[in-house]
Amino acid sequence: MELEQALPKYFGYTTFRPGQKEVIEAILQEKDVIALLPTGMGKSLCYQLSGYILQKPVLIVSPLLSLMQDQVEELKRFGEKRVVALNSFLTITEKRYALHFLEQYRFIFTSPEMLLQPQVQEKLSQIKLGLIVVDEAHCISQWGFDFRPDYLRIGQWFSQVSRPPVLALSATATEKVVKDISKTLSLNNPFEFMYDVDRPNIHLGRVTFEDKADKAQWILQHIKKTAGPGILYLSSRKRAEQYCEVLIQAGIRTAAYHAGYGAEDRQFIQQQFIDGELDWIVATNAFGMGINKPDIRQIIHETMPANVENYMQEIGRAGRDGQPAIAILLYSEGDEELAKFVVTGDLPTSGHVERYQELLNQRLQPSQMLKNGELSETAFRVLNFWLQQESVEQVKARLNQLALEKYRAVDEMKKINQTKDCIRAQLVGYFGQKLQKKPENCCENCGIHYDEINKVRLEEERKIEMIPWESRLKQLLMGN
DNA sequence: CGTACGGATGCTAGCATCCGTACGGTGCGCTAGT
Repeated sequence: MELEQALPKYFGYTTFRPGQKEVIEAILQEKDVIALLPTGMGKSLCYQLSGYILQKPVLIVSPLLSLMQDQVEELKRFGEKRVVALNSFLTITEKRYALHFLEQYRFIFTSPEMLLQPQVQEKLSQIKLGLIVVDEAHCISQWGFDFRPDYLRIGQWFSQVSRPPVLALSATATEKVVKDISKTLSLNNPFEFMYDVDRPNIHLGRVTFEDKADKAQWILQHIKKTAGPGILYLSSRKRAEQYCEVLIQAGIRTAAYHAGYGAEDRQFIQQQFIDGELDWIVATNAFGMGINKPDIRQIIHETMPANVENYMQEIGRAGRDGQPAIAILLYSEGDEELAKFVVTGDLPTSGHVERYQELLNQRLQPSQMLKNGELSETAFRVLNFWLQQESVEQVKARLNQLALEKYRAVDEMKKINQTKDCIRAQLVGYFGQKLQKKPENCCENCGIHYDEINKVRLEEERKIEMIPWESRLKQLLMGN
């Protein structure tokens, strides 16, 4: 079937968005594909349409349970019932059922961890998949090496089995991350589609403080007098909670969000924000992946993220509706030190590597290092992964190298923040692209008119004024 | 690695300095114990 006929048949659209056609054509020619498309540009259509044309199950590896649930719901809303999220939300019975009938699903979502379970692997070896999708594929590079090693194991599995084409999807990846993806997934000369990383409607602000203490004042004043919805990113859970409290006292509808809260609370807060019941989310980097709220107007970073990729991901959540939005990066001297500590703080040390191996040599359980608090859960798993395949010396060298790379990444972030040239050009350059066109409201160094944002806010307020009285009354009665 | 904060000390009554301590992100799946 021709692609142009398939699109209206399955989705009702008449034209493709940039990249979709190229990506799907490559998949249908059984090529591996790495596609960098901005969120909201119809990434999921690439594998959905391919699945329908191929008439075979599509396996989607997703980093977050909540993301899987969202996508499953979306497909079901769309009328597709042959969808399953194979993850720990399922009871034993449900899981057994899903596995037994796995080939009858059209779209199978799962996590790297679940994918590697022997029973899942065994079932997958018996069925014929049409396509494997690795969603948010930058996670391989960002998390695989020191946080979720199972991201590297799926690559090892790919290289051992005969498999259908693999489609790796991401919104932001540097040349190095693309290389990491291609290498760890053992992709075979992949077709690469790169969309512009620049987001011209997001103005790039920067404010530098001599005195750290002035930051808090600035943030409070700024949020009071400008428009939400917005996300304020902090680099610690505690500070997120503190800022949240201050903003609530100032009468701003705010909630804090970090990984210390339970899944239900997090779900609830996220939903309130999406529904417009909260204006600001004060969060660690736990917040954001999979958030599809079109009208986020501001992203403020109280301290710089640990790398430029994270920065791009985080500011990229603003202005998905195409309306003006602003990202402001605050800086005071020494901010990079906290970032450096945080990204390397949980890496196993040389001492840990030696002790782990020593316990193995003595035929003792290395997990005792977990129980006595010597190692964190994460560090333990990372050590376990690397020592399975490399010598003590190699692992030590690898971990040192990893720490150095992480330091370098922080320095790159600082460099872009401190540049005297166009911040946007630097940012785009970091992703190996050249800035095509400077928007009118570009960045701090080119000059920004901050009041653009307030214009949007005024229009929003006017819209609220125009809600007819019946629905206002209903809102009041419903307690909204 | 750097900062914030509390308490003790030091030299002369309230304030400066010093020292020790605590704190710092991201998620999956599974299990034991409430």
